[in-house]
Amino acid sequence: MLVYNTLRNRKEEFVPINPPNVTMYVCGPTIYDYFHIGNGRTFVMSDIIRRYLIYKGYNVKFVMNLTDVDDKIIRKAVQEGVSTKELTLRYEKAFMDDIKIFKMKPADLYPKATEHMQEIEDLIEKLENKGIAYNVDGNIFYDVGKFKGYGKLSGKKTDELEIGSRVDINEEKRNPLDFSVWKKSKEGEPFWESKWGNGRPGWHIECSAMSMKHLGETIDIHAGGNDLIFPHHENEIAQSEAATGKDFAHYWMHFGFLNIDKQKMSKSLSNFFTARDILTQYPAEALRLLFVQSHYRSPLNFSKELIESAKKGTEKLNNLSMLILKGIENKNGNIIEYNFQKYFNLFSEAMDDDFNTSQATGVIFDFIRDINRIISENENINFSFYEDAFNFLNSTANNVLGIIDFDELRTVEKDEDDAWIVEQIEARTKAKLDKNWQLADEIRDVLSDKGIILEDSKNGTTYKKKLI
RNA sequence: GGCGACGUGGCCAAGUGGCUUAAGGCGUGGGUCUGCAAAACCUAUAUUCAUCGGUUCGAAUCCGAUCGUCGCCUCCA
Repeated sequence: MLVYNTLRNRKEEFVPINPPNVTMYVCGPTIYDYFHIGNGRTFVMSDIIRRYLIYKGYNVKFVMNLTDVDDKIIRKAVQEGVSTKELTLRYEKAFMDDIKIFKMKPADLYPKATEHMQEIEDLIEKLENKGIAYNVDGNIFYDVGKFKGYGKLSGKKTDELEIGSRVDINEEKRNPLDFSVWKKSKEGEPFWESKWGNGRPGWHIECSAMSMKHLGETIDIHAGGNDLIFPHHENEIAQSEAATGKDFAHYWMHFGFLNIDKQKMSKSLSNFFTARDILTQYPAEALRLLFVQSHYRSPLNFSKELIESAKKGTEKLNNLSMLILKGIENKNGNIIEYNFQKYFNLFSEAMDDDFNTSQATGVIFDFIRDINRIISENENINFSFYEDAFNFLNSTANNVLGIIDFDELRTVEKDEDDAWIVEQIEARTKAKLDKNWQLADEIRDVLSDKGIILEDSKNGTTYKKKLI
C-alpha cells in the first residue's frame, strides 16, 4: 500500500510501526463556529482513510483534537458576551451533531487543549530545559535556530522566507521565525496558572502534547489540511522532535482545499457554506460522493452543479441498492455465476495506491452497471447473487466510502410500507387495467407530491422515496 | 522574492512511458422496455491530454521553454 508523504513529497510504502496497530492523528477544528464543507472535506477524507485501513485489517487508533483555546475563540466570546467555555461547548456540540449527519465514524478520542494543560506545561518545560525555548517576561518562545530539521516538512528554508512581509515583527523574539509556545495572559483573557505565570498555550503545542500523550512519541500518520503544513505541522515537528529526539510522525498527509470560484473557501473570505447548511439540502452520501470522486490531494472547486450531479450519482447507487435489498428476500430462483472477487481486487488496487478514491469509485460504478445489466437480462434471480452483490457494496461503498447507507435504505423501505401507499398503487393498477390513464397519472402525481416515486416493471409497481 | 501544486471531452475527474484505439460520474442525441413516465440497459458523444520544441522504436505520461490558474510563506482544514 502506497501513501503520499508530504515529508518527502512522494508516495511511499506504508509500513506501520507496530502492525496490525496504526496510530493516526488528525488536526480537527477550532470550535468557535460551525465548520464549513471545506473543513468537512478534510474530516470526511480522513474518515475514509481510517475506514480503509480498518478494511485492510489494521487496528486503527484515531484521534482528532478540538482546539478550544485560541485568539478567535476569545474574540468571538467577547463579541457575544459569553465565556470562552460556554462558546466552545456550544460549538463542540454542534460539531458532534454535524459529523453525525455527515456519517463519519466518531474518533476514538477528541482531546481538547484545556484538558491537557499539565502535558503542555511539561512539554514546554522540557524544551526550556534543553535550551530550545526561552522566556521573555512570561512569554515562552521556541528558538527555531536550535532545531536543525526546521523546514523539512514544508521545504522552506529559514533564510528565504519573506519575514515580516505580512506580519509585524515581534521585537521580543530572537529570530522573527520563533513562535510562541506559551503566551502571557492579557487583561480579561482566560488563563491558566503555570510556573511562568498566568497564560495560555500557543497554537502548535497542544497537538504535540496531545498526540504524544494519546498515541505515543512517534505515530504512524499525522494529517490535516494543506494550509497546516506551514507553520502548524512544521512547528509541531520542531517542538516534538526537539523534546524527544525521535520522529514525531512517519507519514504526513495533507488534504487539498475546497474552493469556491477557484478561491480557497475560508471563514476570512466569507465565501463558505457550513456543512450543516449543505446537509439540510443534500444527503451526506451526495457530498461524500462529490469528495471521493476527486483525489484527496487535489483542489476541488465546489459548485451547485457539482453537488447536483453527485446527487444524481447517489440516486443511481440507491436504486440498485434497494433492488438488492429486495432481491435478498427471494429464496428461490436461478443461480447466477458471477466473479465478485474481481471487483474486490480492483477496489483494493485503486485504494492501495494512495487512496485513489476516484478510481475506486469508478470501480463501484462499473460494478453497478454490470449488476443492473444482469438483473435486467435475467428473471427470477436467486438471493445468493443479491447477497454477494450486497456484500461487495456493503464492504466498499457503504463501510469504506460511505456513499451508500444500507441501514438507512432498509428503514426507508420499512417506513414507507404503509397501507395507504399500497392502496394507492392498487387503485392505480386497476385504473391502468381499465385504461383510465388520466386517473392512473393523477394517482402517480399525488404520490409524487408526497415524495413517493413509482416505478412500473414487468413484476408490478414498486415505489421509492425521493432524496432531499 | 522563495517554496509547492496544477492545466485531460459540454461540466467534474482518473490515468503519469507500450495493458489506454484516454476509466468513471453528470449532461446531451439515438434506441430497447412502457399507455405515458420513471428506473435500468444498449449506443453515439476527446484521432486527443494548455502551447511550442526536445528525448525515445514508442509520450497525456520524461526534459526544456512559454502562457495560464491556484495555494503556502499571517489565523486557516
